[in-house]
Amino acid sequence: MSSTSAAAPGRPRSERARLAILDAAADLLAEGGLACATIEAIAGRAGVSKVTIYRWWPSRGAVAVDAFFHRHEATIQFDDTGDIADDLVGQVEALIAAFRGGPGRIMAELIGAAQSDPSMGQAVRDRWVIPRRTATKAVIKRAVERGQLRADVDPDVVLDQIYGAVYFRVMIGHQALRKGLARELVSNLLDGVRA
Amino acid sequence: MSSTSAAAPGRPRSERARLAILDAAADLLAEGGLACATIEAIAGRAGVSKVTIYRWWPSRGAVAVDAFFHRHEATIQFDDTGDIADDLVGQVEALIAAFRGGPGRIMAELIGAAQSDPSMGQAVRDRWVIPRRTATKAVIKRAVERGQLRADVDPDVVLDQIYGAVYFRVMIGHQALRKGLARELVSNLLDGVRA
Amino acid sequence: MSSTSAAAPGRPRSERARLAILDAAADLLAEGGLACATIEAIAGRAGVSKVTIYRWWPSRGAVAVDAFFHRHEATIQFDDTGDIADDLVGQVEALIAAFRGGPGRIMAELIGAAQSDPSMGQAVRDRWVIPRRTATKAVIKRAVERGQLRADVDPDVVLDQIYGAVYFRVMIGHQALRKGLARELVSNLLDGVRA
Amino acid sequence: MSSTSAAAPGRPRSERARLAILDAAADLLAEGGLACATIEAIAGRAGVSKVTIYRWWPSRGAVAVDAFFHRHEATIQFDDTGDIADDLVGQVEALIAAFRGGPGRIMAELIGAAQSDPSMGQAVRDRWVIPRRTATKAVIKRAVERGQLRADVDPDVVLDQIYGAVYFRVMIGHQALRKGLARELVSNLLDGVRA
DNA sequence: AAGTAATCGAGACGGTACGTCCGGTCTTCCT
DNA sequence: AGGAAGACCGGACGTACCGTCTCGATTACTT
Repeated sequence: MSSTSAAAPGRPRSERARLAILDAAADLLAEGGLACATIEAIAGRAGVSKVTIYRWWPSRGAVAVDAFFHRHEATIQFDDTGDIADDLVGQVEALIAAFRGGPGRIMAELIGAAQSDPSMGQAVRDRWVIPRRTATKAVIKRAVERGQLRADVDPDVVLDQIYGAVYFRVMIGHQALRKGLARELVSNLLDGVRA
Repeated sequence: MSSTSAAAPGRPRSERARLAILDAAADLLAEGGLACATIEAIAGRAGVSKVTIYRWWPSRGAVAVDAFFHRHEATIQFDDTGDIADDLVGQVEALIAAFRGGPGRIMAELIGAAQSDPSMGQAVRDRWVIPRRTATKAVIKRAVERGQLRADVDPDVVLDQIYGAVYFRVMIGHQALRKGLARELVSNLLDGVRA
Repeated sequence: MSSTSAAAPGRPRSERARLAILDAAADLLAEGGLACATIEAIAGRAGVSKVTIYRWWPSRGAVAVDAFFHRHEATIQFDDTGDIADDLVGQVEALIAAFRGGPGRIMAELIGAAQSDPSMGQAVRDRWVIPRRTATKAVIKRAVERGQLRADVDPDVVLDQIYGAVYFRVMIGHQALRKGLARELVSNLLDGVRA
Repeated sequence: MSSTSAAAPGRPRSERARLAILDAAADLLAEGGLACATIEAIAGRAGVSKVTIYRWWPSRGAVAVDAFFHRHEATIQFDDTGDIADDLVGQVEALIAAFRGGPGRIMAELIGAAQSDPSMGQAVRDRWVIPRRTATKAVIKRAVERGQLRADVDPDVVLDQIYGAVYFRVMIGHQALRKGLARELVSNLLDGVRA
């Protein structure tokens, strides 16, 4: 007697259309960035009417975010080897590797567009940032329990000082994501930069 | 025979129009964000024709960046007291204070839009990020010379791990710019978070 | 074993739905004219699905015509007093009275829409124009038999020269349906306008 | 110092676009009737943007009327031979001839659509009906002056009883515009149908 | 003083995309 | 088999801005 067992009246949502929309949007995103992923282009390529898109997504940004994560979602993984530094470095290097390719550019455009579209911000947070931070934060907390990190440090701030720096470089473009950056970020923060 | 002494033929550029455009754009930006600062709205409010805007700026984003910085530029100041930690904290606190108000939201929108408009990225770097970084980097280098910071540390990375964290919070919105954040950012990095 | 006695298999047509549709359509017609009587609005107000409407009517215009006549059909009446002139004047006055109110506007819209929708034209002819003409034509023929009208005159043309003039004024709007018009139309045609 | 000598500021209206729009609309009207003359189709065929149409016409109906009359306007002519009957018959026959072809169908659609679009009604009256009636009314008045018609007859009613009958047949479609109709209409009204 | 050249205002223009409406068709389950 | 619900595709709507264009008018420097 769960609420899901009660079949909704009327024609059910077309899974075919849903996937066609996400695929079309992801393709357009990959080909020409967010600017090419217009509602009309998505609808045209997916063989779907615009109304069908508007029925299920509030804005084109929301479709784009959904499409992007639908295609790139299976990649949270974290090896907790017990060495907090190595673990963090590995994680950051994976992020940097992803950001060097096309998806990095798209990700930056999505976060960029989210500045003017709250529904995109919500989607980015819920579907990308928060899941990753939650996983990493758990590792940090275990390191605290093991006595590797100070207990009075706010794990959120730690994450921001490592990952924020990467996103900052991507979005401002003042410095490249050069080789060795991941290790520098981690060791600077763990050991401090004071002489 | 300097290039500036040779008066160009024809009617000279109207300074009145230039200022009216920048003022109108800054007002619109403050009122409704980047979305409201359309070329047509700027032209209409400034009492200027669209062509006059296009003659001097490449895109509406470029006008917006110019207008924003024209209004908020007089604020780089850096007291080099000799205590690197206090100096950095003061600087970061000033940035956070600015980001808490309306200008923070606009700044985020400008950086956001820059993800799809290279000319805006250029403008943001040249007129905002780089001047501030240059000033701060000089302070860091003096601290290195004074032996307060390690010489093998990349100052750019140091800056990213402090300032990048602030921008990250503003643009993702996953955490607030809470009280005490500035000092935590600086002390974490200077002293390290290892137990 | 006539065709009507053989009950059709399956669920019989819902009379409730039929009346709800006609009522809803007539209401919408009265409230906002033909433009408001969309299939969706009719279905919504009648608490009926669109398919149910499409199953029984070919187009929204056909529903509208049907609904209009369903509400206004009980009004053919003709007193054959023996004086052809008075009888015609009475009839025309009744038509003009009807056309002065809301139904006149709707009637005009229906005939108007019929210009682009043959099924509406058919409905207007079959359910409105022809029944009335048939009744009036019979009166004319009796007048011919009584020797009041010339036998070589085409009754259809006579009707068009009286009723057509009224419809013309309604649809073009160049002249009002003023008082006294009915008698003028009849006497002009009966007695001629030649000096 | 006439008002027209003062050149308006800004780019002047493009005569090329105006004619392209009218031509495209008239072509579409001739090919597929009013239903085909959508704003998008007109704009597409004319090589013009939709906005340019909306800037100068209030509705697609208004464009259609304008286009129709732009193409068929040069045809008011009236021979006043002194014999009012023959003159009227000739005139009505010309109208019937026109209504038998494609333009008749289009005209009917335009009048039909005007029932739901006041701006079209206005245009039909101003550009088609009233000019023709004015010309014909003058002939009738001269016939009154010559003593051929009764002076107490309303010329507007006379016109309606002849022309209205023709429009009525076209719009209702209950009877054809058969041969000889013009003369019957005129002689019926001039001489009366009473025995 | 006339000529040249660039600017400015106004606003029309072609174009792209928007978000919405409605028409007809379909799919599902219920009666 | 009919019916209610409602998702679906298609086509057109009217609007917003974009970036370009044509005007006439203005404002300097150059002959």
